[in-house]
Amino acid sequence: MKYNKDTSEKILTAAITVFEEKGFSGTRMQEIADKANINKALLHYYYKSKDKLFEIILIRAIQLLMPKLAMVFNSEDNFFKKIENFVSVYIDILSEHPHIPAFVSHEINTNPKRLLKFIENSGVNITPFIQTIKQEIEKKTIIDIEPEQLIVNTISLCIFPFIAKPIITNIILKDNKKKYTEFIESRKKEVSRFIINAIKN
Amino acid sequence: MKYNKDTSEKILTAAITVFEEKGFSGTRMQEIADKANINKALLHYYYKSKDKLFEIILIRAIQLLMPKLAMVFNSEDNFFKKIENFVSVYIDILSEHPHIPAFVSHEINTNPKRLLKFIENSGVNITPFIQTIKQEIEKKTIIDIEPEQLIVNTISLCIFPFIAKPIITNIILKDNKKKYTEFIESRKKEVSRFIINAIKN
DNA sequence: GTTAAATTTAACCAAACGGTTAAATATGTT
DNA sequence: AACATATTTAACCGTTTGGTTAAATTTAAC
Repeated sequence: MKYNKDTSEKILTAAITVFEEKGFSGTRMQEIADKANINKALLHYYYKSKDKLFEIILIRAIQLLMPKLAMVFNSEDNFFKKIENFVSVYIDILSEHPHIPAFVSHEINTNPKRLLKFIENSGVNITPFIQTIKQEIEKKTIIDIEPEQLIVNTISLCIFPFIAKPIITNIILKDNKKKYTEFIESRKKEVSRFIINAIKN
Repeated sequence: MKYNKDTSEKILTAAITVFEEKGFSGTRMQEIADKANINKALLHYYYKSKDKLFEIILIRAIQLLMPKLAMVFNSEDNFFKKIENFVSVYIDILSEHPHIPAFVSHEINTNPKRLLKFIENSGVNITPFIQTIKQEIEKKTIIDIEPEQLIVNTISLCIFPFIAKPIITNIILKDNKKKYTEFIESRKKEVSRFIINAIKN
């Protein structure tokens, strides 16, 4: 029993596309097979079940995200530089993999326990983030803010604009010449500026 | 052909709960009927189809949100007060109707055109917001920021924490004694403070 | 008690779906 | 050409699902 790596990846790519649009339950395996230009039997040869396929994509998404984010925050940079890098990395990863927010938000509603398990299995540990923020508060670099609120704010500012792409494109940028991709690209600087302005002492 | 208002609302409430958890395609009509303690035939007597039911819920969600938000921004308050009220109203509505983010994010992925149509039909018009922000920039009340970025930031900070509830509860607040509801309640002041600090001149 | 109307029952239907199977075919390697 | 392997075909399966229907039952109002 052998596998062709190209075929394996082609199926994954197709699955990402269809799952992103239709959600898990709304996606048929035949659709994925069509998208990947294979037959359904081969799909089942390569991936045991629909559930398994979805899970593999989800785990990959999480493992794309978490280590890089931790790495940024463990660097020797000063705090504001860390925020800039965190935001930049986060937006870059999401720009390159815009399916991640859709998968995560679907999973949050339908299968929160599974999602939390995968996130925990990814090794994410926010305690160092919290400690760092507390230190900066003590040093008076930043204002007194609950660390968890700052973390939630930062993540919200990075991720939600990807979720809201159609709304941003068609409503918020309706009379603006700027395209969505430019808008997101400029957020790398804009979001970190916003956050730093909000918290600096 | 008559309807009982109580039964009608009972079905809607049940549908909101099941759709929120399972998503549109993952929800069976029999599940909604079970949740509402009725039989499936009555469900179809009251609501023509699964699609129709979902649509009614979605339209209601949007019509809950949009007029109140516009009203806040049309008030005679000063700009920072408007932001405070906007954030407060937004978070209150979402706290009272926590299903809205799940419905909206599902619809963004699976049916963006329909969602945009409903949002537009709600009468939302962000041009006054944009004009107001531009005026405040000219008056030097706030820093030079692209109005659309400020709008996206504000909405992100208000809505994403509702989407991310399980992550906030189980990961971010894991070692924090504060409960999710307290955390969200304190965001009313925290988010507006954050925004105002970020943009004030 | 009578009537009207809301609700339930019980059965049905066609279509769809994830998954399976064995044989046939195509592809790649030697 | 022979062989191994990846892929396809074509059919199948049991289950589930949204939606339907007519008759029976229950409930509410008078």
